[in-house]
Amino acid sequence: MYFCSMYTFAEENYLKAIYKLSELDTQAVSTNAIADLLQTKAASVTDMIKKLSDKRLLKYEKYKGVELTDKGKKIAIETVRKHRLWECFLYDKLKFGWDEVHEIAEQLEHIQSEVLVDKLDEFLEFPTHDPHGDPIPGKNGIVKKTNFILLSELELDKKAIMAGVVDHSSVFLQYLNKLEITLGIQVQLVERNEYDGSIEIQIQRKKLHLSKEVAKNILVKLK
Amino acid sequence: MYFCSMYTFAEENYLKAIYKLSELDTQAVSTNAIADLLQTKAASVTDMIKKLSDKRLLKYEKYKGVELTDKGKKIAIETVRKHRLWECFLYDKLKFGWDEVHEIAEQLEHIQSEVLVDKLDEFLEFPTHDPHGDPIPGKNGIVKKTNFILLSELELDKKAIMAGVVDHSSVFLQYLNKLEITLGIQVQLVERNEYDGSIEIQIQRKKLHLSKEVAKNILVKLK
DNA sequence: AAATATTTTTAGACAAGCCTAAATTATGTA
DNA sequence: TACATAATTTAGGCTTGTCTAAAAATATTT
Repeated sequence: MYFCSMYTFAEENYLKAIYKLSELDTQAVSTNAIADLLQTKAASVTDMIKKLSDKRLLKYEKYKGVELTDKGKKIAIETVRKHRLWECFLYDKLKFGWDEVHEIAEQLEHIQSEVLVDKLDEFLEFPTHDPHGDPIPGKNGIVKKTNFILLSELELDKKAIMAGVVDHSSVFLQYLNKLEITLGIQVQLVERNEYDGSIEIQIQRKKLHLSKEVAKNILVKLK
Repeated sequence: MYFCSMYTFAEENYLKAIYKLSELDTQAVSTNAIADLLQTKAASVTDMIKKLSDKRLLKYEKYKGVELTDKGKKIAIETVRKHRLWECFLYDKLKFGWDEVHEIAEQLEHIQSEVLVDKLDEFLEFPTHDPHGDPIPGKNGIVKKTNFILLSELELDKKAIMAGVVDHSSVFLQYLNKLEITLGIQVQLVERNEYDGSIEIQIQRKKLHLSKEVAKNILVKLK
């Protein structure tokens, strides 16, 4: 290949997975955790880890898990940036549902062209969040921390704005579709049931009852 | 893989190449021709040909070249359709130059999602030609023949519209950029030099002298 | 028609990325 | 502390897609 910095789809997917896991936990990322996330086997992970270690994209000590190097983290964040920008494109421009964009963006994120990413960013008018409320890393690699809180932890009578989801699965997103819960709408906590943690919320002109399970997977931004 | 019909990048590229070559010539496509076009070795082509033949995507007789089956042709045309739609997107929406779109579209054409292609087509308002004037195959697989003629064969004093190129190389497209020759502009043949076949044309307010070499690579549509 | 040149195929090898099964190391518990 | 369990790595194998070198078939030339 004639590209100056070319990484394979598999390499980028591993780096992205390791980055995601390392954000959840300060400890080194374990082989099994990566295998679970990528739906592959631990032995395959060990193979790939060695290759990425040889390329100085992560630090690896046998039996001790891995940590991304700056170089590895940079590639991971670039991949996340591309993924989320493509999700915006699919959602805003092509009118895909928010439950449909992930799979296609999973392919598009591997397209190699720095200019393409920049032009896409400009075309979309520099979006800051993807259709699920996740922040889009900047060109400089900086990822803004969002200070969203769980809907399940919203105080009584407080108003907030629907801002994101924890669970990104199609099933969950489609359930929210059915309830007409979309990003940007106002929610107010009307009642909390202390027994099962379920809540009553007011959105638009409707009152909705949500289980604690659902409320724990919805992120809101205080007004 | 869970997709119903999944072909690898390599398979799609081979089918596309064979389709392209079979359009140039009614004969069966030779191994070497494929190797040349794909910048690979004849031995590699033989290997892949066998696989595609096993999958009933082409008919193959040893030492006799190959011919696409209907199934193989369908996939090739779908790939061309995707390639050209993405080129339109890059050119019309992201404002890439017509000399820059091919390489990126070469990657984008392999994204798997039928609904993506349809939505892209709609978003682009059903374009009929890509930024180089090549026709975009329909969803039904029908490729409209363009009745363009070579600028080198335009009759004296006749007016025509710049409609496409034969040579798709960046070097050639950039040369046309410099001359401000773009698709859609009117051209009139002012003079033909019988000695070297070079021509004098009138475009917008300018007169331009073009070598036969250049004129033979420009396609025009009679008014 | 025979000799030569070209094209195509075969044989064997390699890297990437995955797998299973077995061995090894780490961890948790009696 | 020793044993059992869990996590990780190694060993060896598979597929895809590529390559080189050599053999075989076809085409061309004399």
